[in-house]
Amino acid sequence: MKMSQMYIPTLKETPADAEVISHQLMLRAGLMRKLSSGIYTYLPLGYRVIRKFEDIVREELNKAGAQELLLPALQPAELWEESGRFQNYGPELMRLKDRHGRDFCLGPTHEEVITDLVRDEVRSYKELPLNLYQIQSKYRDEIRPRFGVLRGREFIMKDAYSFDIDEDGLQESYQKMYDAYCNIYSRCGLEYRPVEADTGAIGGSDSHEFMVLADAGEDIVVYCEDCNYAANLELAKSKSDTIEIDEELKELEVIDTPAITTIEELVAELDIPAEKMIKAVLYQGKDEIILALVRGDYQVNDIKLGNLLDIVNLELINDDAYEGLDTVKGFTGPVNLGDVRIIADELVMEVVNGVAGANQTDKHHINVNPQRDFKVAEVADIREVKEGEKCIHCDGHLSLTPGIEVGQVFKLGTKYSEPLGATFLDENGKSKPMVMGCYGIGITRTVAAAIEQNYDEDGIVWPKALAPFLVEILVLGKNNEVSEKAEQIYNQLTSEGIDVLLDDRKERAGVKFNDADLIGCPIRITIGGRSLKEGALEVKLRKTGEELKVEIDQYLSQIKELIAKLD
RNA sequence: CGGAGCAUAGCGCAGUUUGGUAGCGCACCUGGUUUGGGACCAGGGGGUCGCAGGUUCAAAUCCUGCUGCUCCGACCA
Repeated sequence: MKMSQMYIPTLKETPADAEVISHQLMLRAGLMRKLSSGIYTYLPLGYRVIRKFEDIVREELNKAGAQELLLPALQPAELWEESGRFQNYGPELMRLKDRHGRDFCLGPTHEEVITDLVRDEVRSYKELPLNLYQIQSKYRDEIRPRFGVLRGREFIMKDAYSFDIDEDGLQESYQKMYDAYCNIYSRCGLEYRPVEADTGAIGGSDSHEFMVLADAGEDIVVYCEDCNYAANLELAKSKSDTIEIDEELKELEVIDTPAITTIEELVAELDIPAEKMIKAVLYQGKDEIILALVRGDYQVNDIKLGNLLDIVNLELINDDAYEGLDTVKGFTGPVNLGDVRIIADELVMEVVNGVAGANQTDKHHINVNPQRDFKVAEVADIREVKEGEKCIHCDGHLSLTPGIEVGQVFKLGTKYSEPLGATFLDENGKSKPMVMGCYGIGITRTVAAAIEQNYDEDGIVWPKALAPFLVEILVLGKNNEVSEKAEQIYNQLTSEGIDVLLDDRKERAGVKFNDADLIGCPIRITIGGRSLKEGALEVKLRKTGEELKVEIDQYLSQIKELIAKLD
């Protein structure tokens, strides 16, 4: 493409309302523009990158045996009522009515639609397994869109759905997709990790998220430095050092702790380590109040707790709810709390002569001992993993690092096929629900994630696979000989099937250099009177900054060589 | 939804405290000079000051209501 004919509106200044790097650079490099909060227009250059990524996704999925189709984004509410999600999905579902007052929604995901299709069309085990996918815009009424395209309300997603005759088949389909995802992200040159993940509102049994490691990430990846264990912090497990405490059980006492409501303050005031504190947090259960206990040096992991209780959105109790309880906010503890269900973390059970709230204002208990002083309904792992703890598989150290979730794979089982009646006849003529999997990739989010991982102070540094153009040619000066030579090289490279951007604009050299750095094509070729006189081209690699002179008569082979070496 | 902030030219901002004809830089247009890392000179175009009310002789500026956007939190395939 010739830059003089392409719409690439770059910005010299950073737009004020862009916080993270990828958002800033996507605006500055002319990849996109905002229409409304969380809703973006993809400009020609940005859309090129999106299509590059989509094509990699298509190639790998087709290779894995999946087939592309396109489902409607606009969907009737009845379908969602059948699966129960018109109510359950919550306010994140974009809802609307047509002129007759019928309810519709804009698809945030397509389990219902695809299952509806397949239940009507597929009757026999002979037609299975089946794996269908689409790439389209998705809609979620995000509570807080932010970080540009990393959390948008309209965004491009690839979603795939597999249908198998049984669990073994699902396992095979799942593995194929898992492997395809690894290929996809590897090909993009991204530093990523597949991690064990929670299934959230989609439901199902097993799930993995694919995380691109980057500071802007909203998730925390827990990974082992020695083996390949990796999990989202939401459900990561650790092997904690147990603290053997060889102490006589002392008598329970109430002490004064005026206005001390945090563990840190207690530690400072009493000079007792946090490991001997019992943190007590009240949650609203289904028909009961839950008291969750963790050791003072830990946080409650409410996803783990929610999974234990089978509650998707577990919430703390309201302040009003304290009225009906035998306690006060800030001084809650497990001793004599009355009618609540106590769920304790494993480590709490090892506390000897601990400290806990006394359920009265400005009072704490000391010498609290589990089982002696309070009864626990259930003991489970409900604590949040901390940096440096031991891996449950190999005793290696666990590290925590922020990650951007760019893809997720789920084993759905029969969660949708059963309520929606997606059944088939097996070899014995028996009707069975199909066993499903679903697989998402955030297309636009991955593009942003790639930038989060590949930039410097001058702009984007595209990995080869996603670069809008592999080569950018800068034409300097208005010497005719120079422009003719540039055009000739541009034509030749293009005819070799290489994506080339020719900056033939009537701009000064500085403007072109700066725009080229900002846009971030991997290879820059500069053609100007100076080097042309020597019969050479100047070539610069965006990533390393390495500059080399290339003889004009053999530039083609050298450029090809450079391209082959890119990653 | 709770808390905070912002809204003035395409972008970045000043002006608002103390009411009196709307400005700066970049970008854009014209002419000229320049031309290898975001040029210079001269001239020029572009604004219902987010919207709606109110106060006032007079409102970007004061008051009320609304809307949009950003950030923190809750939330989130």
